[in-house]
Amino acid sequence: MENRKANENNCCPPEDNRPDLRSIEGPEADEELAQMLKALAHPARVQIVRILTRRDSCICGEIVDVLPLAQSTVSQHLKVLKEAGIIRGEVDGTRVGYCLNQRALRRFRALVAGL
Amino acid sequence: MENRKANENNCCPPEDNRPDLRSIEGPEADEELAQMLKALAHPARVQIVRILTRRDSCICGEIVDVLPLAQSTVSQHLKVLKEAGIIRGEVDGTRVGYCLNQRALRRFRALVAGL
DNA sequence: CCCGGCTATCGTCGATTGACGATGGAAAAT
DNA sequence: ATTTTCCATCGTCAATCGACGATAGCCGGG
Repeated sequence: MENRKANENNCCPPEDNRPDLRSIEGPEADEELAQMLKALAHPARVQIVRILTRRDSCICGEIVDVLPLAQSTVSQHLKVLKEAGIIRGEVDGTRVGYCLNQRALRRFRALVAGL
Repeated sequence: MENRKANENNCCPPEDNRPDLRSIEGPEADEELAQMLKALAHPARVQIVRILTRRDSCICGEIVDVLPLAQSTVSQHLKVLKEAGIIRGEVDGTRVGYCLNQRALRRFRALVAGL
């Protein structure tokens, strides 16, 4: 039995859970969608999201250990995901814990579902 | 009233509607997902999919007219989408009609939903 | 048969991506 | 205080992308 709840992240500040009122289509939505697609369009970044899904949160070093890539490369991929709003990072001393931004992921799924 | 049905394409041969038995996760799914994400990760290609969604099918020239891009560029984008299996093209004389591959799109949505 | 419209492909060029090692900086450990 | 650990950033290089014009191929109409 796990002591985590489905709607909580265990490493980052609580999320904004207000509903997303933005439209699912139109020029802005197209741009937004393309941007998120681009951020995810790399096997390593898909894997990172998968890892965070399983672990619920994860420090950077663990991801580096799992992926067959140099530390700097992983850091670069994390940056791409973070800038797209898909993940969030929380500094904890010398470590950095990353977790999914569930709100952004919901938005992404909604945009894809609208295709 | 339209004479088209939601589950039919009006330009391409009938689709294979058998359920997709492939897994939604794992290394192969990651690669497959990253490939589809990459194919869609461009504003012009998102727009093309949107156009095909609205029109149900569309000849190449119409897409060229709508997008602010050269004909050769649009053709290139169509090729990317086609190679990823997201759209299908049917030659009709001197024209080529494109339509969505709903089966592939369903697969894509399922993969994204599994993130 | 040649011509004109429609589409795909080729070649090119600048911009972006993705990989790496090296370096830097901040906090923890000694 | 020094060293160690962890992570981000920088610089570089090859590879890929995305845009375009030019060109080739194909089919239908005249």
